Amino acid sequence: MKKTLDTKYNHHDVESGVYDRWVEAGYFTAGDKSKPPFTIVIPPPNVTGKLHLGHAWDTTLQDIISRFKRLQGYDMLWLSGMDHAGIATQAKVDARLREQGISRYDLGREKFLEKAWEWKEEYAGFIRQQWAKLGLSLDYSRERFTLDDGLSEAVKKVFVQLYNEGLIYQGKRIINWDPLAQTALSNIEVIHKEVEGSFYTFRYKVVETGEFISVSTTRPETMFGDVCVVVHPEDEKYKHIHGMHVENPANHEILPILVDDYIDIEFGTGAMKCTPAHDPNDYALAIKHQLEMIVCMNPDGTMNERAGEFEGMDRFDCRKALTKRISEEGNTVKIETHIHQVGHSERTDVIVEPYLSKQWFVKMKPLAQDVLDAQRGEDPIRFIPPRFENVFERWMENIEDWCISRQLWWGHRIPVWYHNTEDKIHCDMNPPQDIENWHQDEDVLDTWFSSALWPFSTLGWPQETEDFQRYYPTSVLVTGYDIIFFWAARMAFQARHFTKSVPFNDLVIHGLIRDSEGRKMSKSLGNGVDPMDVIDQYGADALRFFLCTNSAPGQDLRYSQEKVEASWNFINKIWNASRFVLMNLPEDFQSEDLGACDLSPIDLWILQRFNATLGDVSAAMEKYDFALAGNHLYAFVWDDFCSWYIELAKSGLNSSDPGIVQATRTTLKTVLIGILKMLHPFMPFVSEAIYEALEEGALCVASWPVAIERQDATALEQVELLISLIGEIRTLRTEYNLKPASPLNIVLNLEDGKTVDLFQQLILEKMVKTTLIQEIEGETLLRPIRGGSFSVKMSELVDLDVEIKRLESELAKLDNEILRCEGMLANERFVLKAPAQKIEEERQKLAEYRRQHEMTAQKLQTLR
RNA sequence: GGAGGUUUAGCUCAGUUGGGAGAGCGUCUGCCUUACAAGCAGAGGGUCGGGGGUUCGAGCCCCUCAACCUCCACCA
Repeated sequence: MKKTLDTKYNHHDVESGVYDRWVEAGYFTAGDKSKPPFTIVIPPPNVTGKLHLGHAWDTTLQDIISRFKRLQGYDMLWLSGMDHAGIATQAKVDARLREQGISRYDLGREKFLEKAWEWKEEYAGFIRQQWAKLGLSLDYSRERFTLDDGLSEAVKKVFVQLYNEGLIYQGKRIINWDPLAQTALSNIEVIHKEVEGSFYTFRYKVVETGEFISVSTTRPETMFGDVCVVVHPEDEKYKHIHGMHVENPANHEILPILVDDYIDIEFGTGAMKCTPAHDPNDYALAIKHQLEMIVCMNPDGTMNERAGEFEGMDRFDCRKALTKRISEEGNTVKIETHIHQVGHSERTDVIVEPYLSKQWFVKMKPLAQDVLDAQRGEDPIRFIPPRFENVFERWMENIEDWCISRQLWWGHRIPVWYHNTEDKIHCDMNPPQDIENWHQDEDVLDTWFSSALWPFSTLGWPQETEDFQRYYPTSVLVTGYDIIFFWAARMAFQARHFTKSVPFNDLVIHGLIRDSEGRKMSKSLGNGVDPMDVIDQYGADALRFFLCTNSAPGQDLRYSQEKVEASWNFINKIWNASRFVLMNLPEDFQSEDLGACDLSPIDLWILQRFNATLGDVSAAMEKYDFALAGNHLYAFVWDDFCSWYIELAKSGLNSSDPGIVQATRTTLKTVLIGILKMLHPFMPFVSEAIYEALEEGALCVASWPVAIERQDATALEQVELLISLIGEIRTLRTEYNLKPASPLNIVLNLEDGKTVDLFQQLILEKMVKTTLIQEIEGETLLRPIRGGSFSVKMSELVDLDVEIKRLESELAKLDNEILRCEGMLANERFVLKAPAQKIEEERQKLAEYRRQHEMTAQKLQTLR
């Protein structure tokens, strides 16, 4: 324990070393069974790279909850872990290999996975370093990875059971294909972006009549997969050619003309080309009419042999070349620009190709229905803020089957084996006995399939472990609104199905972090801010406080360096106030019990303010409203504690009465410790450092403060009066341009029962160089204050005009207020309907305004 | 085509159940007052996007219009 703090707040010094001590002491390791459990599982970051500001925000919120709960006396488990992030990580490893001139196919599956694990270890290390820098109170003893053995067991168990229940099936369907990563994607991994493309209209010759009809498309290259042209049965334009044939201008094949009322007569030409293997709607039509399904592209997005002369060409090059050729043949009617939504791969950003392919799917409707039933019934997840519950429910209502197979190597291998010679499938946790006759499915599972099990798989499920029994369901999950569907919703249904429970009781949802111009931070814009840079410049405490106090729940947050600086300044303020307190505590200082101390009204006042703040902060923390909690703390620390109490307490510290000195010291120390405890969740490093200088033991495992009950209404009124008096004297000094050092004599006129005692007169002397006198001769100036007024000799001031002007404006203000009050009270319906308390309030205000008005008017009279 | 969010001081944003508009930064004035000049003291600054309604009373509730943003959705 050192008893002093460095003269300057230096976040580098304050933040170095502390974290390791916390971890080594085991403060973050859960397991104290004498306490009630409280559980958070971290949204596992991808091992693809370093953490960004969004992670910093998300994890800081969780750390605030964790540290708050720990102080409150919970057995806090904040479970640490990371996600293997299938596509993203594989792409990174691929890229690294490519730099070395190696393709993953050169290496083969086994060797490639070794490289991927190396990558994982490397990046997991970076991530842990960043967590440490941020000060996150994670339980590393329970850290998990989505691909570790235990979690792989859970994944297999879930797959096999869902398969046996008929909730997982294999099917040939149109899925979203990423031609760069060469894998299937689920619907939500496709980002629809508005793209300016072309709307091509070509003419098709009707074989039987020789006439031409026009057909439009946005993707001419898919014409090699066309199997027919479809028109609406009631469309007069085409009634005469029903059942006839047209010639496909792309490959001159003869296609039948079909009728179906799916067609919109008004859209385009009313005649639609049908490409079942490359369009979900066309696919549905093909099922209905039992049409052939022709794939005309390779998995890498080049054209296959169906495209004839264009074979091997990239799909978009083919589009151009084919259009050119059709035009040359005179079959282009028109090409219009067309703005439409085009699907892009979330990970690789290439345009996704709807592609007919055999994949594994989860049958979602029954699973989603169970979640909806629980949500609307006995066992709902509590959404914070609540509006996100609607988003969640609507998604569950409109859910479609989930494509879970991925043509990757990095991930959970699908636990399915196919017999080499017979048409048999083996789906089980374990491979078949006669393994030599079987081969395993090549594909892996969507990363989110394992993430969906995270809250329970990390605690040991499917084993009934002690941790699972004790810490599940988890208490709260914190995540951004952008992954409600990807993750939160999927945890909800897997938890419902496999644990018959919510995965978490509360779901706290925050927004996205944006740059200072309000744009999303992205690699392509290069506007990302590295949290480690911010920490280097301002410290983790300042970054954390900034992140948590600058937006309302669920709203986006704009990064602002100025505001991080403001947070730094606040911490600097706390640092200096603490230095002041420490300077005034003797080496061997022992706090007394505040209940036994002979406290001054000033001490009682700050304790009352402290109690109020403690109540406000605690309530806000319970509601996960950290911005509100932070703002209460900011105002209390800066205004009440620093600006008022410390200044007022200086007289107490210099008092010749040892009792007063002791009481003041005790109050200072007690309130400061209370402040540090409340601040600790927000700024763990600096609060711990200051606490260390004040007390034995570690703050991070101390206890949340309790209110100090010493009610004394009279004392509070007295201090409020003093504060009002000092404020008014300061204003007066500014208005009359009186030097701060020049002494002032005033006469106090107080209401009955109000006093300013001798001690407080000393404070007046010290703080505003003002002496109370009994009487003033000659012209005086009068100022109303709380509970009375004071007068100053006019000749001590200078400008009469200034005062007259001021009084006039004061009078005008009071006139307004009086009118407002009178208006309200004269309104019969107000008096009839408003609550009695409100009416009484207004009556009292009116009386006070009238009193001040009379006083001011009189004064003005004498001055004129 | 649906759904949600935003619109409050020069800037960035708070405003809990309706009951006299707030913070940070910036601006202006005066201060090196022995914790802090990254500070202290004081001041100025807002027809709460427009319009209508409910109410004794609306930044807050209802309707409507406008602008911006986001999510969802298979229109060739």
